[in-house]
Amino acid sequence: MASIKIDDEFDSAVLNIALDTIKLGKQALVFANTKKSAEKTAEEISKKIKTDDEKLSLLSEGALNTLSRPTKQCERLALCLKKGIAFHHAGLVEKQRRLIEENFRSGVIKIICSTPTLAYGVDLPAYRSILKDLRRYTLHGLTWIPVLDYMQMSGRAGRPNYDKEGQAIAIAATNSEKEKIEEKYIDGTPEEIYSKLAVEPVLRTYVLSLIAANFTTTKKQLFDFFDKTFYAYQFKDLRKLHSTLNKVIDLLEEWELIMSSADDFASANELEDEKFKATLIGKRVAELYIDPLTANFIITCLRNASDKKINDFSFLQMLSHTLEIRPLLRVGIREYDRIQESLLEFSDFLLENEPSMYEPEYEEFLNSVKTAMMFYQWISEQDEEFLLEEFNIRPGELRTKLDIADWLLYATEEICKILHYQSLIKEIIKLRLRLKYGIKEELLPLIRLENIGRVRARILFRNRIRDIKDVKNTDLATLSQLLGEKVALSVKKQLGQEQLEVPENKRKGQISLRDWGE
DNA sequence: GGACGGTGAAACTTCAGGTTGCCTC
DNA sequence: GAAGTTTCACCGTCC
Repeated sequence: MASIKIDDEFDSAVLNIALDTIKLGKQALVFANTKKSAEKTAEEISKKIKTDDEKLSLLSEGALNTLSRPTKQCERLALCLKKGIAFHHAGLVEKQRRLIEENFRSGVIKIICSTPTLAYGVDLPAYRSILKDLRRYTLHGLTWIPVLDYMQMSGRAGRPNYDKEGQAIAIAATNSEKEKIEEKYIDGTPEEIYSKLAVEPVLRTYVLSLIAANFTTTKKQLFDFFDKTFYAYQFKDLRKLHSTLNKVIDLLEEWELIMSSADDFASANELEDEKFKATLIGKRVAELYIDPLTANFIITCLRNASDKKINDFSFLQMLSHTLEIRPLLRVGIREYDRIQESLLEFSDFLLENEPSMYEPEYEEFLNSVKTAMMFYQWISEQDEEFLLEEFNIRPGELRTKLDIADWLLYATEEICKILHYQSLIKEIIKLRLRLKYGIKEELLPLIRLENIGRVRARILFRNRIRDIKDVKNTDLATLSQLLGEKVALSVKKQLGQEQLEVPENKRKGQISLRDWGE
């Protein structure tokens, strides 16, 4: 291992190495422990850089104005980008991430400070890979990360077509840490790869799909199939595997997602020959690829919905309590009372039975309530900055959650169809749209128009243009003042009212969307 | 004497990421 | 474990 000499101008090693990399005219990825740490490191580096580049200013502007109103996160990113530095993690919106990745590839951005996102998903090699901290917080406290993770991150060093070499640098705070790192990571061997198949949620899903696809119809076939999997090969404890499978089958039967076929009743004495087939709903659940446990939970909630008062919160809390939506927003100690208080307001509308305060699952339940409240604020037209402050959820994380929520609601819609809950379907479709756009119900007619989202729809509504008919009756000039000429024209065109341009004298005094806030 | 404001130390909190489905005029 | 945030005691100033 060749040793390299780097100026230690500042007392932060990461900072020194990053600046040295830039001096060499190369690029580096810095891997941090947490999102906060990634952001802070990027900020620190950017503060030491003096540059004033046209390209970077443009890039910075682009990142700043990705959302309808910039959040603190956007502002922070924009400041870093001005200096050719970026941070990158799941809290960023897709568009910002793409912007950063592309500009790093083209060499405009010199340093990206990221959480492990970049080590896995995207292919972004750099001359140097700087690993700021090889420990990570887990349930067991601060622990050393797996060797495989270390390899993923350090493996980003060296760009095959550009550099002859690459450098992966792990930072050690003390001498004993240095020894530990050498022993565990540099000289060590990666962990065995363990099959995740045996985790019950995965097993549930697989067993149901195998049966639904008629791939395996008897217990014997199922056992045979799983006996040949990597999991079975690894653990060799087939009895335990079979007992877990039996448990899963029993549950699926109890949930009425599968049933043993009656026509084969005679031979069913032979337990292992018992034949199974998926029920109608079981088939659909398998196609939708949701966890059977979630499917059962949704079905139970829908049954309760028929003799209960329901509102938007009912469904939001339902989907906030599924495995798929996790991780949930956590209720902090300080918020505990506040969340409980607002729960009182909604508890009549819950579709599931509220657990008692003294049961262990109460905490998770309360988390689901907080998550549901976050969704509720979103469809009450609170923006990303509000949600960031109030719920500590970043724009990127919000988008991911909204996506999953939409998928779950789609699945709920499909389950409703099979169970003939026609009246609920309408509500669910409305809720899906409201989640997608982040709007109150009153804006639903307007967002059907292309180029009209939550912001523009609200502007129209505030100006007494409340549905398609109103839009049709509004002249192009007025519409242009509210939406801008291009959007107004496009809207009119969608309504079959084509007009070529706005009269010249009305063009002045156009109200920009940004100035229209309250 | 009391209200207020600034300060710093101590106590407390929080902490990565991501795959699935379907489509819509 | 470490960084960021909140809480709280303490002190000085002003009215």
